[in-house]
Amino acid sequence: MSETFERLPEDKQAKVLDAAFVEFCEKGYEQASTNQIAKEAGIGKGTLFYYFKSKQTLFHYLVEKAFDIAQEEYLDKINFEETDFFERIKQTTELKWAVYHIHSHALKFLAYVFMHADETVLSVELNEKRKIAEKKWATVLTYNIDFSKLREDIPQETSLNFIRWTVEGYRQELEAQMKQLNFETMNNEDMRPYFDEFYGYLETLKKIYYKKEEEE
Amino acid sequence: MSETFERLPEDKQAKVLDAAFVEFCEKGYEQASTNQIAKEAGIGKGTLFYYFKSKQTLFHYLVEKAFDIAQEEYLDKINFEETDFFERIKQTTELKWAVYHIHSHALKFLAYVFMHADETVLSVELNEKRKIAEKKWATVLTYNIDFSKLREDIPQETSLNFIRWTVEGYRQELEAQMKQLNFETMNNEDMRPYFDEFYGYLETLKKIYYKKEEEE
DNA sequence: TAACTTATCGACCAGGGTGGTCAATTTTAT
DNA sequence: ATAAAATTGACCACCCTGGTCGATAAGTTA
Repeated sequence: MSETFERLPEDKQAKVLDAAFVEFCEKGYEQASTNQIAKEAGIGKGTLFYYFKSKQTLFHYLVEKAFDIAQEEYLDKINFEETDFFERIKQTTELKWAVYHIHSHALKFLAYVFMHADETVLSVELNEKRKIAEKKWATVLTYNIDFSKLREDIPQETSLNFIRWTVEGYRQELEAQMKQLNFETMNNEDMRPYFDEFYGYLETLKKIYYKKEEEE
Repeated sequence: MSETFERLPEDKQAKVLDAAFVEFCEKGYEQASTNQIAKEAGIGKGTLFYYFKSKQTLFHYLVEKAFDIAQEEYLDKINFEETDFFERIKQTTELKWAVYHIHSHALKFLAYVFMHADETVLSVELNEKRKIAEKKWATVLTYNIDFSKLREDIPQETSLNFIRWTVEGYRQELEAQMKQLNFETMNNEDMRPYFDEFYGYLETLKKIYYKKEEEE
């Protein structure tokens, strides 16, 4: 399926995929326009339907592609040997930023699929894939983590939630700020202050939620 | 403007407004369909345009209405005499839940307007109103608050952010859960366990971020 | 070069939805 | 009974939809 499309040079593939990712994210499956996708991708409408025989086929291909990216560029790269909770957070967050910087459209699309999983009609196999991925994502911050370092006067699960919510809240606020500036064109040096702020926050969280040293 | 509409019995007004709130939220201004709004509101399309002379007029009316609801049902009811940070959080959260339960569509619409403020074309006066509201909302958790009770080994602003992010994270997770169940029809008794969980979390946060008593 | 395959295009299709109008009708008030 | 106000949906001209297809263009092979 889509052999012709996959024989294309990668940059041209990416242009089409990105155009489609964006369009489906913004408008949803039904309202998304294949005309708009073709135009944005810089190809004729006939060509789009030559690559993918229908709107649905294209959509399914996108889902598959987005899953693959998340798997290969994110999940597979996590070092699950690291047992320290905050180290894991640091790693996964850095990883997420890196992937986001290159594949932001794909990741936003993936988020859309997960959020609208009930309304988007997926094939049975894709739905299976989705469920498996969902489970895997849930373990990212828990698998092989040493929770014994957490303070004991607060239920472990509560600490975990609080930390997760704090980090996620910071991420969201950062994202909102980034939306103003043009995030895509920022290089690593521009990101430095934000990284540093994040590391500072992590240290503070450690101070809050880990046992005090003198108690160990 | 819209005198005819405002002479309608309130429940009929509400039906029209809710239909419009939902449609604009889901599809955005351009894609929203006046046909769909009329159908969902149970009125003829001609009637809709008899009430509001155009799609834009309707949209502006909605924005105004949503602002008014937020102002009267939420902002005006906050007790700014209360200086304890966590009491303020508790109050505003309870208030938010109460308003949300009655005016969920209006509030979601308001959130939409704030989020897409750059793309939605508002009149100059409405934009002014938006900016003022934005400022007022920002002070909800800071105005006349006694911050001296916060622990001193963490920068005040950091503590504030962490608490805000934690509460907001909990709220979001709750909202996602509620989406599964039918939130609209839940009575106060059904909400009890969630309220209790929330109060428990607040106590924990107090333990974390306030000075230890023996230090006072 | 000629023959053949593969890739690309956009005009075109039938169908449906768009915001908005309006003459006809019903409801309400006098 | 009469006038005024409220309500309706068929209708308008227009735009866009997913998808097709014959006409080219580009690439490959001999």
